[in-house]
Amino acid sequence: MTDSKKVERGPGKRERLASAAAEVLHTQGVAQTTLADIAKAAEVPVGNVYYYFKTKDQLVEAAIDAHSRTLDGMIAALDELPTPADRLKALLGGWVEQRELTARYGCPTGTLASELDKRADGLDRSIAAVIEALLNWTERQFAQMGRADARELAVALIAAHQGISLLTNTFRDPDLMTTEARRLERWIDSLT
Amino acid sequence: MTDSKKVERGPGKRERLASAAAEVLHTQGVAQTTLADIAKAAEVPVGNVYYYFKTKDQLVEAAIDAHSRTLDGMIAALDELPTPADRLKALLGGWVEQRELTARYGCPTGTLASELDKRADGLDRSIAAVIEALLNWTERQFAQMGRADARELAVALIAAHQGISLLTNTFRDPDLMTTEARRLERWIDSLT
Amino acid sequence: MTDSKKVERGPGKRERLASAAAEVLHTQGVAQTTLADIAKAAEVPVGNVYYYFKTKDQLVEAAIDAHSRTLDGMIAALDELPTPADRLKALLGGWVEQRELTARYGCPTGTLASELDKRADGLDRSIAAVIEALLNWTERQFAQMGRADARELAVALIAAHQGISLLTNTFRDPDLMTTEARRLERWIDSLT
Amino acid sequence: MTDSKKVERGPGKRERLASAAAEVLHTQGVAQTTLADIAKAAEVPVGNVYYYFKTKDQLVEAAIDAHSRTLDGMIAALDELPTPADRLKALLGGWVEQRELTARYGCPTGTLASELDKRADGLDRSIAAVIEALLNWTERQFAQMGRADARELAVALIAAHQGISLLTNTFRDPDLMTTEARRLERWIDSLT
DNA sequence: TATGAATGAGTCTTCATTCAT
DNA sequence: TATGAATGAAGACTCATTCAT
Repeated sequence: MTDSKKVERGPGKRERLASAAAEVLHTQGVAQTTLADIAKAAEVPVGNVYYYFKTKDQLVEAAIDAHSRTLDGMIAALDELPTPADRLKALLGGWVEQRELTARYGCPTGTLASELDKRADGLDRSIAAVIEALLNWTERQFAQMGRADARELAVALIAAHQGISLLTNTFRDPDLMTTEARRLERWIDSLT
Repeated sequence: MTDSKKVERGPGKRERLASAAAEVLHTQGVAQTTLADIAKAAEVPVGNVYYYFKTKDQLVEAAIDAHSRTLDGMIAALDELPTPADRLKALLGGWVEQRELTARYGCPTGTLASELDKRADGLDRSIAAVIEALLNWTERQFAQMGRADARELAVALIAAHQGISLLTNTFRDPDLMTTEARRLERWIDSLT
Repeated sequence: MTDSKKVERGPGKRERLASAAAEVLHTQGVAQTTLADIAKAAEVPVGNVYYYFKTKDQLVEAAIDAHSRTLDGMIAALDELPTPADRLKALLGGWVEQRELTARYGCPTGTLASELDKRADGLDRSIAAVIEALLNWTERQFAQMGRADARELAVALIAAHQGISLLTNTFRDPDLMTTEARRLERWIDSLT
Repeated sequence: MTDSKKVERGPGKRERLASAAAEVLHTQGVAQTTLADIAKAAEVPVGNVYYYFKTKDQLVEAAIDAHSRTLDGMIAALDELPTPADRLKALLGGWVEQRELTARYGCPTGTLASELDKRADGLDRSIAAVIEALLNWTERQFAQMGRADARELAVALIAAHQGISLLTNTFRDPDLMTTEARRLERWIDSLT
């Protein structure tokens, strides 16, 4: 009967580490982030991290998974909306909502992809899978709008987001995101 | 008859280091690249690098400058073309030509921007200036096409490139670049 | 029965490092001493030193503190003596006792002060504080002897020690210390 | 007939290097001074230094010699004075005149001695010889004053100077020098 | 499971000294 | 003699990973 006192443990700790990692990796970048940074953010002693993850890479992997689940949740919410156009526009809305964070740190998905693609470990495939899922969902929306070129449009839309995120971040200017989102909205309307 | 034997030196060496750095930083990423890597690529002993650059950051800066000059040259070539639409399409053509390199390592400008934006040194501002220049040139083309929304279009075009570069790299698929470039070409045509 | 085998650790190690540093810095000088030297003297792997001290300077600071505590102990012992003249003469006695060490390596306090005063870090202020404390104690003794010029006398006495230590060291001649101490003793007697 | 244009050369350069070294070593300390520092101060290209001095140590040795000659000159000037007491007091006067420099950088002789005594090269013997010469001269003055304990007094006086220089430097307080010099003057007067 | 401490390989940087001309 | 450039041997510091308890 005497346990509390400490923060949750067991599997909770594992998840806490993963999401702390996701956040810190986003804000600091993979290369600039040490295990100690993540451990501190998760309020877990450094040595203990290795009980849950055998290597730093495994922790990064878990962070990608955590981020993936976040995206899944977002997509699930979008799926509540009635029409594919609604859903895509709501996606744009989400991007705009995150513009301040993006201006500071870039798109979490994109910056991870960019950094990990330069590394030999399999982590680049993990983040690619996350983007692939998003791409597939987007493609499905365009397909439901009756577009035969759904894949191409999906690629264009996701690319537009990645690109504008990069510029928003580079110039530290959230308005870039807003303007581009508006433009994309008109574009989507024009496709129906 | 006595010309080679030793590699060039003097100011040539400085430039050799800078462009070796530009290339290695592109292919390996800033964080994964050690000074020794660059030195080896330039065939210069590590200690000697410091004769030309006081710190690693200064070398990175020089690499950005070198990359910037490359872009300037490219732009200068484009400026030979008669109409703004020609020039923009030729820009697209350049992107397509580089698709294999992009598929492997991403867009050199974009990956640099992405990595450096997470760092406190002023390097992020240097790469931002490079992108800003490209953006301004693009804006001028759209303006010459009579578009009042030239800036917005320029941002959209450059963003499209950055985004598709990221996807091309993430999925190691050069065709993504080709397809998107074709789409953008049609888009440019539609603006006249 | 199972007490040794491994050297002590935990906080004991931190102190071991600090006093090893104090000793090595005294015998080799700050500039000539590498972290590896100190680590070896303390029987600690180099990398581990950084667990206790973030920089070499912090370790030097700790060494100064350690030395300071040694002096405090010495002063505390002197304070047991009945009269200020006794205490001052006992101080002289201590100097004479250390004459061999001084002939080899100089006065630990003085050589540290001399070396650190040429450096920009705050370390020069730390060692100055140590000397200041000694000066204040000495001044108090002269004051208790009823001297109005106690401060001036204190400065003269401490200066005499520093100066004779330098000569003793320069000429590797411990007798210089003995002779000068005797002279100072007579001088103290003459002040009553 | 076409030579000037450049700063003096030949033996002049050697001396310029030696005295530049003397000054820089005094203000920066031996350990903190690089060959490049000295070369720059002497306005001599680094590579050229090695034409005049085979090693850094030889340059330091030359700096000691230069300093020694400066002291010789000072002593020669003192020798113009009528009585030994005059000469010693003039020596004190010189110390006071230099108090600002001493407060900043310590006594050039003493700081050199202190730093070099920690090194294995023979340089410590060179600086010891310089001090020995000064000691001998001082001893002679006291002898001429009829003191049988001339050597002891000489040691005391030079030690006093070294010690007060250290304190003056440590506390960055030139007044310490002034006060102590006055005290020593009274002391000299009391010896006659 | 938990945790402070330990370890060692790797990286940047400095600098005396040497070399080619 | 003169000089810019070259070289390599340190040295400080970081950090993922491991260990002992």
